[in-house]
Formats: sequence, C-alpha cells, structure tokens
Amino acid sequence: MRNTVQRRVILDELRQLTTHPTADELYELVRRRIPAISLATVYRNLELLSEEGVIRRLWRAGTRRRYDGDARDHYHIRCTSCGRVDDIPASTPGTRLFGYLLKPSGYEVAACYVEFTGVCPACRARRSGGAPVAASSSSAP
Amino acid sequence: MRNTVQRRVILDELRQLTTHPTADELYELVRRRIPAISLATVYRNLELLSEEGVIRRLWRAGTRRRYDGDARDHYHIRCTSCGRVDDIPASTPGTRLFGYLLKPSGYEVAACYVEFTGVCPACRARRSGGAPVAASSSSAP
DNA sequence: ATAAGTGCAAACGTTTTGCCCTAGC
DNA sequence: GCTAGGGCAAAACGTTTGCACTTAT
Repeated sequence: MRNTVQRRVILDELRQLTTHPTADELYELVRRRIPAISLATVYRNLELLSEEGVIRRLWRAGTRRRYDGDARDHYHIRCTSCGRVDDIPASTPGTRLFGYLLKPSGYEVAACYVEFTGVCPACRARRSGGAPVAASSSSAP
Repeated sequence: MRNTVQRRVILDELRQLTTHPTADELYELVRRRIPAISLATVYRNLELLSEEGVIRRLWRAGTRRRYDGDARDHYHIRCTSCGRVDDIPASTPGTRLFGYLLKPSGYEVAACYVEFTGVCPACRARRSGGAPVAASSSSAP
C-alpha cells in the first residue's frame, strides 16, 4: 500500500473526527486540503483502509455507509431520528457498558442489534475443498 | 394499515422463509402468486411492515437490505464469503448463545458487531421542545 | 521502470418517487 | 365515497468501474 498524499490526508481527516462521516462528508473536508481530489479516490481509499483493518466501516445497507477512524474495539449507537452515530466504549474494568448507555451517552436507548460475521458451513467446505468462492459482498467489519 | 392481497402475500411468503431475503428475491416469489405485482409495492410494504414492527429489517447485511419475517428477539450471523444470513437464537435457559455459535451454527465465527439505536440528546431536546425533527433516514431495526 | 494509485465521467444496482388508477373500508 | 394503497416508469441515490495519466517505490 503506497503512501500517497491523498491517502494520508483522508486518514488524517477521518481520525480527527468522532462523527463517523460518510464518504462524501469526508470528501468535502479533504477537498479543503486537496482541491483536485475526486470522490472516487475517497471511496477507494476508505474501502482499502477498512480491508486492511486500519479503519472501520459501519455498514448500513441501502443508506449511506459510515466510517470510523478508530479501529479499536468499541460499540456504536445510532440516532433513529437524525442518523448520527456515536461511540460507546467497550466495557472495561473502569466503565460499565450499560451504565454508560443509561447516563453519559445522553441517548434514550431503544434497541440493540447484534450481528456476528464468519464463514458459513458451505463456504468453509468449498474453501477447504480447494476452489475459492466468488466473494459476493464484503469482508468482516 | 389496510389488509390488501399484496400485503398479505408478501408477509406470508416472507414468513415461510428462514433465508432473510432481499426485496427482489421476495418479489420473485410473490410474483408467482400475484404476477402483476410491482417491485415498488414489495419495497413499500417491507418498509411499512418493519416500521410497524411486524417484520425486521437487517441493516448491516451486505449491500442489499435483507428482511426477516420473525420479529422476535434473536441474533444474526452473516457469511463474509457468500453474504447469506442465518439466525442465532437468543440466549434462553435452554440454549447458550456462545455454545450455539461454536457448534450447531456450523460457522467459523470471526467477529461480532453491536449497534444500539435510540434517540440522541439533540433530538430528544428538539422533540420535547415541540418541533418535530425532519426524520432523516430510519426507524430502529 | 513498473505497477499502484489517481481523476474523470459514465455505468451500475438498489431504493424511492410522482402520477394516475384501483380497491378496502 | 373517501383515501390508503397499487402499478408503472422514471428519478434519485450511493457506490463502483474503465480508461488514460501520474507518481511512489
């Protein structure tokens, strides 16, 4: 992975934000530093960086994808009214997850969605059998 | 909410599946019973039914939205290779979540994504202040 | 020198919408 | 009869891609 100006600035801008921007929100910011950058470059870099595990992709099918410059373990809470996404720190000896949710987050918590990712039995068989699968959509977030 | 033929068939077909179909997968099935139905109707109904809490919308499932006819509490596991989504039963006295994940699911589990949904502080204030918010995107999944 | 990366514009697939008509209440 | 809901086609939307050019290695 080459160290291009565009990539450096995209990552730098993303890491300065705690707002989990969409590709074009980030594009607007990056454009202030590299006016000639294209939206496609932002998309390509966000995709590549999340595949490499440098950043995280917050999937939401059908709407806009959001990205998180912090790849460390933590949760997210999304406002069902305006769509913003905030961080919820992972439980540690110092912070209790549900305690945080109830008070400091300020959110009125409505629901919790849990999704595991992995490799299904059929794909595991196919994989060990030899022929690789035509990967349809995504890598693990 | 009126009890139309289309709505009845869409819900019925969805409930017969455990495969969490996309809108157009369901459309193909429904079309066998109502050949003249339009894809837009399927979309409109899936959206309405999930807003009403009758079915569930699986936001994170790849690029295409997937729907679940079972609105009861359970989790999902998505294959990062082929995109299929399976159910993981919620922990009950009889089934242990992690026990299930490790064995009967057959999946090689890679990661777990947790997202809460709720109403953010700003929207709560706006809401109690009176003026309703121009809801941007969604209801809780 | 060479291949990864970029910019541009056009293409893509999914979802939403406006319009007028149909049918449930 | 009134209105939510349907069908159709077109638009909108976020994202991806082909191509020729650039640039980091």
